[in-house]
Amino acid sequence: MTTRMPAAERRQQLLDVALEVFGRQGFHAASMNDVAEAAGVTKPVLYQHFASKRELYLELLRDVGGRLRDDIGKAVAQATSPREQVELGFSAYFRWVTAHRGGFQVLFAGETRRDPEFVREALRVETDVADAIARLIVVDGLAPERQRLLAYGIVGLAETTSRHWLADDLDLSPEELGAEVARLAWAGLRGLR
Amino acid sequence: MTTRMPAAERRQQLLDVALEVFGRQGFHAASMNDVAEAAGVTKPVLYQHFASKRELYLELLRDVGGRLRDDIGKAVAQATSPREQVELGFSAYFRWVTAHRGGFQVLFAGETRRDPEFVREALRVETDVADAIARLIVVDGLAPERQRLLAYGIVGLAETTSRHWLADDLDLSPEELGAEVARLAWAGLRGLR
DNA sequence: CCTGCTGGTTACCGCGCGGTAACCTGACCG
DNA sequence: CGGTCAGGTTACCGCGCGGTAACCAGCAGG
Repeated sequence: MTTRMPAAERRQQLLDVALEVFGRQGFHAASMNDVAEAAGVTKPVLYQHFASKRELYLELLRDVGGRLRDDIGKAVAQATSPREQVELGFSAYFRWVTAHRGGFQVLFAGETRRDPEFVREALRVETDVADAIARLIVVDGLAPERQRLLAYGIVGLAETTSRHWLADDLDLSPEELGAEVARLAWAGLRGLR
Repeated sequence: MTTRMPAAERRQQLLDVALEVFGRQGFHAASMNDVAEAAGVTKPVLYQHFASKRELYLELLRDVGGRLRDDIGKAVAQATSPREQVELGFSAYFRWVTAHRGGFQVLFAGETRRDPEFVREALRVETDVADAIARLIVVDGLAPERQRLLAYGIVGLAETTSRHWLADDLDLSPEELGAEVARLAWAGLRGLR
C-alpha cells in the first residue's frame, strides 16, 4: 500500500520521478506504467495530475528548462566582464549537468528533438543562451546571421563536451571544464577577426 | 500490385527508404509498416531481408556511418597542411549533411543515442574524427584526456552548427560554412597555449 | 505442360501501450 | 458517531505494434 500524500507534494514527486525515468529511458521507451511504478503508485494517479503522457513530458521540459535558465542567468549576472560571463556561464552549465543528469538527457538528447512541440520547449534554453553569446561577439564585419550561427556552435560545443564528459566520466570539476571550454571558445571568437 | 525486383536491388531500396523514414520519424515512432508502405511493399518483405527492426536499424547505422567516414576521409587525404585538413574535413561533413539529411538525423539525433548498441555504431564516426582532430592538437602541456575532450567538443561544434544550419536553412554553401567553422576551431585551438 | 523456385500477398497472433470507469478507504469535521 | 471527500486501487478497453504462417503468381528449364 502506498503512503498517502497531499496533492501538491505528490505532483512534484511525480515530476521528479518522471524526470529520472524519461531521462534514463527516453520518451517513447518509457511507459506511463514505468513512471507510476517508479513513484510507488499506480497509473491512474499519474492521470489525476497530468492529462496525458505528452502533457507530462511538456511540463517536465518547461520545469527543467526554466531551472537551467535561472541557474545560468544567475551565474552570468555575477560576472564583471564579457570574458567572465562566458566562463561563469559555462561553469554553471556544467555544474547543472552533473547535478541533474536526467534533466540533461531530457533536454538535450533523445526524442525531444523530433517532436516539434517538444523541440520548441527544449530550444528555449539554447536560444536564450545563444542570443546572449551572440551579443558578446559583435566582431565588426560579421553578418548577424553568422554571428548567431557561431553562437549556436559555441552552445553545441558545451553540449557535446558535457556528453563525453559524462560518458567517459573524467575527473574534472565543472569549474575546470568550464574554464577550459571558455578558453577555447573565447580564443576562437577573438581569432575570428 | 508491386513491381517485382531481384533480391539484392530490393534490399538496397529498402535500406534507402528506411533511412528516409527513420530519419524523419525516429526509431520508435516509425513502424515497420511505415517503412514497408513507403517502399511500396508489405511487411513480410521487410522481414525477408532483415531479421528484426533492430537489425534493420543497425544495418542502416553501419551503412550510413561508413559512407560518411569515407567521404570525410577522402576529403582530408587531399589536404597538404593540418589547417587545410580541418577545413576540408568540415566542408566534406557539411556537404554530406545537406546531401543526406536522413542520414544525419539517424546518426546524430534522436533515439540512436539511447540504445547502447546503437550508440556504439553511431559513435564510430564521431570517435574516428575526434581522434584525428586530437592528433592535430598536440599543444604541449595539455594532458591527453583533455586533448580528446576538446577534440570531441570541436566535433560537437560542427554537429550543432549543422543542426541549426538545416533548421533555419541559411543560404550558406557547405564550403563557406566549413571555412567559417574551421576558422573558429583553429583559432580556438591556437589560442589554448 | 507441369514443376519448382523466387518474390510477393493476406490474414492473423499476443502483447503492452495510453487511457478510463468504477470502486475503495481512512482522516477530518459537524 | 456518521458523512464527505481527497487520494488511492483494480480491472478493464481498443489499438497498433513487432513478428509470423500460410498461401499465391509467374517465369525457367526439362
